[in-house]
Amino acid sequence: MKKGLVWIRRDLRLHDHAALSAATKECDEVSLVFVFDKKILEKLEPEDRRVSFIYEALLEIEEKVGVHTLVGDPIKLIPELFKKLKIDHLYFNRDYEPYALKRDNKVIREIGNVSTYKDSVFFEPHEVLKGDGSPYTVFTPYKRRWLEAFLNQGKNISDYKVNLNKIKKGNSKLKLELFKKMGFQKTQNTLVGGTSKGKKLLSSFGKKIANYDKTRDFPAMEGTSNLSVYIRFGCISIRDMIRLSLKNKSSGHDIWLSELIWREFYQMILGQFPHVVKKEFKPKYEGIPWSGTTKEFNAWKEGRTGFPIVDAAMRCLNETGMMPNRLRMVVASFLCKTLLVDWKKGEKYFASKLLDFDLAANNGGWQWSSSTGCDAQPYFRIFNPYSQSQKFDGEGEFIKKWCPELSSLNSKKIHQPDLADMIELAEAGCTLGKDYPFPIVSYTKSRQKALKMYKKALS
DNA sequence: TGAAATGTTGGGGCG
DNA sequence: ACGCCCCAACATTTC
Repeated sequence: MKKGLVWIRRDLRLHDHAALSAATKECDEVSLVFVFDKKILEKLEPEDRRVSFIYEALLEIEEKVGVHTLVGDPIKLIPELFKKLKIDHLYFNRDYEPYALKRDNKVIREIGNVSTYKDSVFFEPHEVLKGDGSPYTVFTPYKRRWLEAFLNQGKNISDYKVNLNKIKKGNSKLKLELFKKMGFQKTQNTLVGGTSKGKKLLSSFGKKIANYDKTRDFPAMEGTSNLSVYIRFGCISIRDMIRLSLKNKSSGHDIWLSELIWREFYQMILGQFPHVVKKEFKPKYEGIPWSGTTKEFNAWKEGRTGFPIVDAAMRCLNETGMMPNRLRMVVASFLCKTLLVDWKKGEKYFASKLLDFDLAANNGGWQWSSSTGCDAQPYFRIFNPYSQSQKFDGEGEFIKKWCPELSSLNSKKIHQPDLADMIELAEAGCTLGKDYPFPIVSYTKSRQKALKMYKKALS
């Protein structure tokens, strides 16, 4: 009798799962294990929402099968469990983050009988390369090649079927005590973990995906899918997502697929250029003398910069753990190029707050915003928070939702309350400096400063 | 997946 | 009718 162990990590689901599929095919009996990694937990706040999201996803798995849920160092715990359960073979899906690669290699060396699988991406970092075998550093040609490779294999998307009958049942040991053991608190999130919620969102997004290209940039339209956190933790598979993009033909479907390719692009960049984790992708951008102050950084974090669209977006992030992509670009550009704060600080803050935080995507996005990345926008491309606000939240609906103190201002002045005269402000019941802050910097002056700073650093 | 500055064009008002 | 000016709208370049 062959016994298999499947180590679940960022693939918290029981369907279309490469490692699980292989294990249930090859083995007579399969056990599941998930490890809350102490090294990762140590860096989190005790009320981190993602721990709750994972817990909820595990609960749902436990309704169907057993899963050994452990807390500690996986490099020790996985081999221990392997021995204890007298397992013959370990299965898991590959992860391309530097920390994960190191960890996984140690486990592989320790155990020996291990098979790993491609599961979290459609093409792995080494699979989409330039003609000469080197990696792409610009998105557009990468995407062209990605699509070409995709179409060459006939849009054929495998579905890794899992035989649930082979998986050992559990006795629902997973309890809230787990949080105590870890020193964490259960949180109530707007997005609840698990495959069933993920699939629900996937199908409701299916109804509006045709308009995705026209609505996604307008936060009040809620045109985005909110699926990022479900794909991040693998409650749904990347193949689930790609299948949706192929279900019909429209520019919405195309742009959606394109966003999935962005995801793989940054996974590839991280895999091929792991230095991006610590440093600027482009070395010549390393010495920028960021002059933003802690005070300004804190105002950004807390959503009290006096720039309504920025503050609304940051309050949304703090409250929900999510932020629409357009606004991620706006607040990132604002931090680097208006407040002149090091992008790495913003990256770190996003990492601590975003439910869907993914090292590759987050790092790629911040490097892009700060112009230090691959596929760099030139440094002089600076977002104007006022025009972005007018363009994408014209009526100020999103601002009103998160900055209610501004909700009585008209749709002209809500983007820049300091332009309103005393009478307008009095009528709106909003005193600047009291109910809502004055802008902490002047956009125009900051822009000039940023241009000078970048220019000097590059010369 | 920008924005501002600068340049060009063309229509309308007006002497 | 014509030239001139103004300026909006659009195009190009510059940061």
